[in-house]
Amino acid sequence: MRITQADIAKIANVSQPTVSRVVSGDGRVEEGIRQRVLEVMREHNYQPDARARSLRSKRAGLIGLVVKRPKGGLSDDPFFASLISAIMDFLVGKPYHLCADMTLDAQSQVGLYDELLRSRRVDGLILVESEALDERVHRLQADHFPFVLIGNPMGNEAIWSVDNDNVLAGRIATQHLLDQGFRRIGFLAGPSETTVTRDRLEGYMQALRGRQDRAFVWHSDFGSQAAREATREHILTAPEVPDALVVLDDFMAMGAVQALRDFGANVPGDMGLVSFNDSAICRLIEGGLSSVSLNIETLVQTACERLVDAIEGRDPDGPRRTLIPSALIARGSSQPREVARR
Amino acid sequence: MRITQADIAKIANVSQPTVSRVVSGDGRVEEGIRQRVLEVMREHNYQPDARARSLRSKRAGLIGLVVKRPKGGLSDDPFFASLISAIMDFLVGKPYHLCADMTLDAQSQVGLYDELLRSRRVDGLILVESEALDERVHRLQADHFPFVLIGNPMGNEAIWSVDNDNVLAGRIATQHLLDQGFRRIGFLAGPSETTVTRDRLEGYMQALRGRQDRAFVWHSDFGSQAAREATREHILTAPEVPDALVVLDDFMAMGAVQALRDFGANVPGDMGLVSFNDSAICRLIEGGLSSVSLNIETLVQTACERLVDAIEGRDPDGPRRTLIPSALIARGSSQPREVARR
DNA sequence: TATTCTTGTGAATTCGTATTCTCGCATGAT
DNA sequence: ATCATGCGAGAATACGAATTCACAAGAATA
Repeated sequence: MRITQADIAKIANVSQPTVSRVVSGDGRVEEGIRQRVLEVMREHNYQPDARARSLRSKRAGLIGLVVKRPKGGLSDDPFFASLISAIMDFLVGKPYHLCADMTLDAQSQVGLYDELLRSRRVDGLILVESEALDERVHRLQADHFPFVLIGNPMGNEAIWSVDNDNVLAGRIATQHLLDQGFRRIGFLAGPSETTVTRDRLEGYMQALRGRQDRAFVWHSDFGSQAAREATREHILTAPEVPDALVVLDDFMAMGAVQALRDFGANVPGDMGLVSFNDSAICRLIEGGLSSVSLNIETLVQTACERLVDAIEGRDPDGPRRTLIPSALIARGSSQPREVARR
Repeated sequence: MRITQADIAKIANVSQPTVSRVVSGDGRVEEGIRQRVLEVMREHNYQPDARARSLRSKRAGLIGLVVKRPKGGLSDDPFFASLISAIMDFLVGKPYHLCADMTLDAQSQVGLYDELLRSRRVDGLILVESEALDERVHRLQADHFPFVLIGNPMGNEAIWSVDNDNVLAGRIATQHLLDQGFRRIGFLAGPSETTVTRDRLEGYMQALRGRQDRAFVWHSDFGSQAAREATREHILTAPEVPDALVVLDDFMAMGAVQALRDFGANVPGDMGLVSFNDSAICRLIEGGLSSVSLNIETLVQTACERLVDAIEGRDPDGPRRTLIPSALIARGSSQPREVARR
């Protein structure tokens, strides 16, 4: 049998609501009684029932996270791993836990939406969206559910969102290569539906403006294998081969490195490289891979704070869209050609 | 205002319990009435309240996962990422969600235990333990809480547990190197408190028996940097330098590769390598890194099935400890020396 | 026709806690 | 002396759905 507040109340000779006041800490309770109740609670190892508590108080103490499964699973997506790790980190010690779900398709997304939010299973939602926004978001807005988007709201000003400043990141990467003396900088991008690709590409374009007369852009699927093939078959055989590449992420960059190696080319002697994420693999090639570090901890922290504010009814002023700045970590792959050839 | 079963009942001219029967699907309801109720529910977009439901029915629909934070966060631990990804994958479509928490120390571990289990927030727990078991496990057993251990139960036969067969994995890796003609095989291990290290080391020892007269074992911290240093400072300067290494994981192996490269040595010409996990980075070095693939999907699936069985009161026969076999993925780093030198 | 059995339904209760309402008493102001 | 005020604590109720129980009406049996 489970020990309830009523049991504690009986033993301590007080009423159940008094026990409730002692537990929750609000409402006035005389110190003597409070102590007695606490003592009884300790003796009997009482633990409040989270279900009853949340039924009555309307707070679930859960924050939902829904991720769409990319092809091939999430296992080796370091962005996802950092994300979830940072969320858990943020929630340590706070009165919320993380409820994480994966979906396979848009259909089940909507199902989950009902299952998690409309059923009041969670108090709010962190939405991670890497492509265009869909119906869900509008339903979330219409129903006034607390949520924060991690990603690009695509001009929807009403949404609270946090994102890496991918335009800035793209500009920084490109600018860096220009500063290092590269003169024909290309961009190896991911699928063009993804907002990361679009935003970083825009940054690349901005940086090139007035510095390089034309852009060289190739698209490839994610992953080092796809990038390796794209580099081999399209970039290295192009009529004008670039002398440096901005690559969409570290894994793709490693693919490019492999393709270059296959071709007998050196990095950065024959091809400068900068990518994004600054993941652990950047240190795995000779001289290191230059990469724009994304500061996911700050991203997540900001998102979580916004969400908790929204859940608890605080609507802070300020812009609804927060962009987290990035910083370049320069390594060997973007050294000036002269230095590299020395 | 929220739509409740009572509201639906009033509109459909039935009683609230009848609505409940329609929703949960058990109990007999006349087909005509059932249809009418379903219609009204659809019209008013009714969604059951998970809190009330779980208060009454005693099922939270949540499975807890508690991970201890290793130093430096989890962000770049691919094992953890695969794990959580596989759990989410398993739970898709099942009436459970994942509630994931991270803890920093043993103190908060116990707090979480109360917070999650004794408060009935979750129905069961997946425990991931990479070192020795602690007090929590005994409390879980004493309170008869459904849980499954992912890791080594250290001889505690009463615990349901699932683990990679690390002894086998260690043996496979070592055996493979022996078969490839290496004759002085060393082992670059992680911290000796970790059970992965202990188990794989045992497999290594088993494989050597009768094939190689002595063992060469070095310990290092996790991560490629630590492994790189350990390789440079201890292995390459040892009185008897091995001709091949079994390395505890892919990242450490990459560190070893770097150290060898710094030293001017070739893989596998001067040093054969096999590691564990078969993560994406294995393809990033020239020729590829041979690695023992761990089959985390099966591991997680087995663990989840066991847990759900326990939660739902089924206690299957059979051994309580399940070991998931591994398979070697041979790549360039373990090619026979003659082949490599050709 | 009287008597069991079905089968489906609604009234009432339960789950464990939070919250609102009320009431008695003591205090201080008028 | 009287009345507004405030404080602490118990009684009652709300939260939303599941479950128990009793009891109808109708079918099946004698």
